[in-house]
Amino acid sequence: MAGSDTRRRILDTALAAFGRDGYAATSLDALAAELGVRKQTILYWFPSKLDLFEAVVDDAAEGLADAFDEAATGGLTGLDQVQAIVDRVFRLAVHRPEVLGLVREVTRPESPTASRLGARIRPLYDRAHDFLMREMEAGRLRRSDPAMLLLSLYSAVVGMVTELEVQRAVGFEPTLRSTVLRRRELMRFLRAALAPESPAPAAP
Amino acid sequence: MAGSDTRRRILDTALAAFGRDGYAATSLDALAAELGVRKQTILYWFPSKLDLFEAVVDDAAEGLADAFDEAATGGLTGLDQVQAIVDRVFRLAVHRPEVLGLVREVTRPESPTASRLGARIRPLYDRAHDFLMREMEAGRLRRSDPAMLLLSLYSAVVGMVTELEVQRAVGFEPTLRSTVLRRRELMRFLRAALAPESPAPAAP
DNA sequence: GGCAATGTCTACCAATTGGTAGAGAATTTT
DNA sequence: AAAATTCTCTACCAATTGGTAGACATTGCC
Repeated sequence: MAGSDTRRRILDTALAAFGRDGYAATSLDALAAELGVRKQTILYWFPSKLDLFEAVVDDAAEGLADAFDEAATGGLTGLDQVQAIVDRVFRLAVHRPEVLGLVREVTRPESPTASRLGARIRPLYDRAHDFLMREMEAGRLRRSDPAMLLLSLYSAVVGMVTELEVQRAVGFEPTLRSTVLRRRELMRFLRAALAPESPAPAAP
Repeated sequence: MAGSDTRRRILDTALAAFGRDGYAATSLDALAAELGVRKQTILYWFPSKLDLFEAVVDDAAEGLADAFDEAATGGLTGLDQVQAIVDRVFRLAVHRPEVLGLVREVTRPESPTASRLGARIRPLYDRAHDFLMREMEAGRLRRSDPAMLLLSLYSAVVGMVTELEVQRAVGFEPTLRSTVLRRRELMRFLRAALAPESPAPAAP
């Protein structure tokens, strides 16, 4: 039973490492050292480094899907629903930046697993797409290309959270306060871009 | 004289490789093979792999600065100037996606050169920041946090161009036409978010 | 207690890595 | 033409990489 705990710990630590340093820069030896275990223990649970990586990707996709589901079960509509989801993803990203680092890693053109995460995320994407379509039809969101809009949302959130180092390099140190402010600014930005031209119909 | 041509070729090929595959996944041997040359030739021009990487980063930053300069010398104001710059960066990114890949690589938290690109980009950032401030004061752009706005612009463009694989995985194959459409959508998105509440004063 | 399964380890290994030493052309300088 | 400089090469090397083989311990089952 201690075994499956080891497996869990390997997945978590590997997610952090792959997300932080990337696949190539993460060695099994280093990973094992961080876990306080031998490399062969990792290879016992996952037959190869690539297998481990794929398991990590699957695991992360699952976590992402859960976050979405959690935010999407409030029965919200229009901007409020968008805000709830962005908020949720933002929170996840702040708490576990490695997840987004992993997304970045896996979306590299040469990545052998680019399609893997894609396939795992696909259902979420479809749901989001349908939702946006519906809300635009209903006049609760400004009309535009939903696919494009999703990409914008994605890159806005990913960019904001993972580019902390850019911000540092450019001169402002991210603090809790600045993070909160940034999220608020993001929301204003989104609302400005998404609000329908005519005032949204008030909820009954 | 043929030598400095070699140096140039190494820089270009290395930029492509680092941007595509990342620093760790790019071996000097592979790079040399791609160049039709021996690894030791690379090490003759650049004393170590890290030195090469830093030279590549400097080179890329220079190219980026040139692109900005080119777009900023038209004497435009407000949304038009923003659009010109975004347009220019977008074009650069489509033609040489490796540059943005490199940016992504260098903004990794663990990157030993995160501050390097930052320092190189800093002047550009300051100029852009000042410009936005000025335009907001003048009422030609919607008032918001310029730093935040720059991050949004950055991540919107970077995200859109470098996440081609995400798009593929999600099911639409990027074509020239779709790229054009995407840029147009990006512009609409930006205009919606940046246009001042009251109509901008018409040019005299 | 014996036994099989599970889990972690030690001991290796072949391949690849970034890097050194220095030979041998080619080109420029004198 | 001789000498010096510039450039690319062959020949190695120590360290690290992902991975294999199998010993050793621990646990649950009969």
